[in-house]
Amino acid sequence: MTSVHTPADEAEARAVQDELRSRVVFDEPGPPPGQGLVAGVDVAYDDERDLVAAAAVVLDAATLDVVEQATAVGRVSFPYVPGLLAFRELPTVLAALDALTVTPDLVVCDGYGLAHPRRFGLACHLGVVTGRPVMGVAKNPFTFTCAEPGPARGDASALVAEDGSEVGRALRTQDGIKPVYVSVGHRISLDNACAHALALSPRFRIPETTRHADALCRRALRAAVGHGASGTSSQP
DNA sequence: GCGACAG
DNA sequence: ATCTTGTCGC
Repeated sequence: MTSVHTPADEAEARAVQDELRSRVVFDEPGPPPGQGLVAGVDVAYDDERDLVAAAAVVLDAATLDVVEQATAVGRVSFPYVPGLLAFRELPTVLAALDALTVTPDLVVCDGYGLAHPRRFGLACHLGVVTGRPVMGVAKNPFTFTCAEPGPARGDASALVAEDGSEVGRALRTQDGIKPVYVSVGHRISLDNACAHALALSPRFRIPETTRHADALCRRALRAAVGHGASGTSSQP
């Protein structure tokens, strides 16, 4: 049962990031696309009731069929601060992942990994905490810049930070559709992460993993609010 | 100093 | 993230 410490303030959160950042592994290629188990994780909030629901959905990478899924509901323990998203989302995401009976070969986050102001986005954080391969797929370029990738599915361009380093890639997953932004989290290469993102998006812009997790966490949140239940709490 | 800024 | 109808399209 893994967990994420909830900092008392932003300064402590940044200190935690600095401490964990050195443990990210970037020199492993990661699991091959199209085989094994890939999990998608996402969360939904109810600020009124201070609730957060997380979902973890495991897909068979070859068929994209759902193999298993789990949810967890907890209380929001950290405010939304750009750059510190992990502290808001991961406690409940970990609870959902812990509820799975299978261990996915790769986890896909809705957000960034290395492409982060402090080079330690939630995908890196989740990777270090679980020790498992993790990558991030975001819907916006955040603070980074990139050239417009080619128009065809599979076309990509470098996502560049202020210092000129490539921190991720803008990847077109569907012809003529706005690209997604891929970055590595832990124990996977950028090339392989892009290959996975493409394999997971045969029909829509967003990877099937994220689409399933998004739908499930919203359902879990509605159920929690509707029944006033707390589900598998991330903070007992 | 102020604003922008993954979800 | 979330607030939100009808509408366009497969």
